[in-house]
Amino acid sequence: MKDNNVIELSAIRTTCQSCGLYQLCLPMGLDQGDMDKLDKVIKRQRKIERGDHLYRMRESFTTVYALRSGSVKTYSTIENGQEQVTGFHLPGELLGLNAVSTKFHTDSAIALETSSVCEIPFDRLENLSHEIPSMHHHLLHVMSEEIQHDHCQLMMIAKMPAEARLARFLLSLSYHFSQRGFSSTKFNLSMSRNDIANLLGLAVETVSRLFSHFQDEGLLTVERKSIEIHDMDGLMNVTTKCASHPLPGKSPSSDSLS
Amino acid sequence: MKDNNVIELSAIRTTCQSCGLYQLCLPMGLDQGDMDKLDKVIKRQRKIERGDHLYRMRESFTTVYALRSGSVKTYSTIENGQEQVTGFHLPGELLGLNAVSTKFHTDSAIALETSSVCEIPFDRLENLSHEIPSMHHHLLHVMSEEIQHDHCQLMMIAKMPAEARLARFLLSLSYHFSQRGFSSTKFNLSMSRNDIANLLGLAVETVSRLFSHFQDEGLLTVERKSIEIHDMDGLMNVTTKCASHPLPGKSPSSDSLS
DNA sequence: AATGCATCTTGATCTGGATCAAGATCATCC
DNA sequence: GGATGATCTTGATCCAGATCAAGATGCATT
Repeated sequence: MKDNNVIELSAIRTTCQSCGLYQLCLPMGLDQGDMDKLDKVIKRQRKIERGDHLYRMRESFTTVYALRSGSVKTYSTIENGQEQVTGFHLPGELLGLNAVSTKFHTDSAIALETSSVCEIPFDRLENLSHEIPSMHHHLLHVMSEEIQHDHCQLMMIAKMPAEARLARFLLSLSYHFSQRGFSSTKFNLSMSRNDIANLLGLAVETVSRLFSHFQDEGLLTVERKSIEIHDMDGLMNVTTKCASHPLPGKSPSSDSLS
Repeated sequence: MKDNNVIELSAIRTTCQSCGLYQLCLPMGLDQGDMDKLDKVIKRQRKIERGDHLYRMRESFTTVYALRSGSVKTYSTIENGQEQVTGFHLPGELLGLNAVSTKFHTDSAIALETSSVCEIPFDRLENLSHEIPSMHHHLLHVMSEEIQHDHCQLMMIAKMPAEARLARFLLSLSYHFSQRGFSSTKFNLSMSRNDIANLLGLAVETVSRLFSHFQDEGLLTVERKSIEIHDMDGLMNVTTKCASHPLPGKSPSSDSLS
């Protein structure tokens, strides 16, 4: 990291190619010429503050958003006002595509912290992907990933006990941070306990208790939003001790696992 | 059209256009010329028996399947051998697309009864969709629907009590049958209680008890695989009694059963 | 028709995690 | 700084639904 101000200013009119995320993001795998075409369509760097919505459920779908920095929560609200959190999103992710079939959004996206996004009008993106086969493929790719992710989530909620869900959630976060060049062991949670509980199909109290419990076990240190993982393998063990061996007293944490 | 045999034989080499499902299936919204192109790519009417797999988890992804008749269960198996049912599928649905990102299947698809499918090599389908913009759009459409469906499923398992889940499942089945020209009140379940329980994140015993309970309440009659719904509104009340969610109401948007 | 096996039902118990309750900690605003 | 309200933690209870157990029913196979 060099000097923040200089980088941010120049980035505004910069190309996808110069964006640190381009390997994770929409232009993944595009050649120079195609990337230029994409660059012409993208509206770069809209800044959004914590609590701002990228889009809301039922709004008409016109734009997809590439998250550039910060983090975003997607959720849908049910008739009775309850909300279901469907995911947390980190830089490089594409948001909004799941509205293709309905033409209006079926979920809402809200910034969890100050963030920035690139906006891509969907009709132009579609036109572009008629010219650029790999772009077309990439859109399918992104959606396919989301489906697979949702299936994991489903399995998790349907079959895994609370502690395994939270452990898995933390490991997933850790992985995604490391993928983006951040520490995999020390990071901040931008979402509330409530949001985590909601995503995992648990009560807030349960999440809170589990954090304390993990800390007592020496797996991690948690203080408010800040997490430091001390025993990655131990956490992994927690995720796999679903319905496997029925061992009443839990084994003395740090040991085994390859 | 004179005699049944003749019709069936001719159907084998018939076009998408003559297929009763074409409005639900891949060629949805294509014009004559484009449909002809599609027809050239499709391998029609492969017959599969109950218990046959369309594809298995980890197999390489080459083909998408359009279900023509019968019904199919998709599921993935977890490390410890447990299985998670991700959906039941009826004629007109497209299967396998979620493997685009990995290039190998992350779930398995197995016939619940004698069924038939049309096979479409994915690379040819992709090429075709470079020529046919609306085909490209349709693929995105189908995947977007699946994501929306999965989000509903998530919400259901995370937030709704057991009886609401089963009621919603039955109503969804009913809706999808009626959409395909079958009775919405009297139908057969091609899947086992176990599969239903698995999809809904419940124990078999719970599903069994709920069926009995619904019957005692006069909402429906159930005998083994056969269901007759007597009080559709009553069933809907069950789904809204606790946590509520919009049912597959008007547009033929959300496909795939919940 | 008898055998064996899988699926389904029903009842009796047990428990993971929800809910209720009460503080503690933090953030914001005056 | 002090007040107010949100968020988070911890403890005590409760219950929906899992698990355990035992039949009942159906269905292949011989």
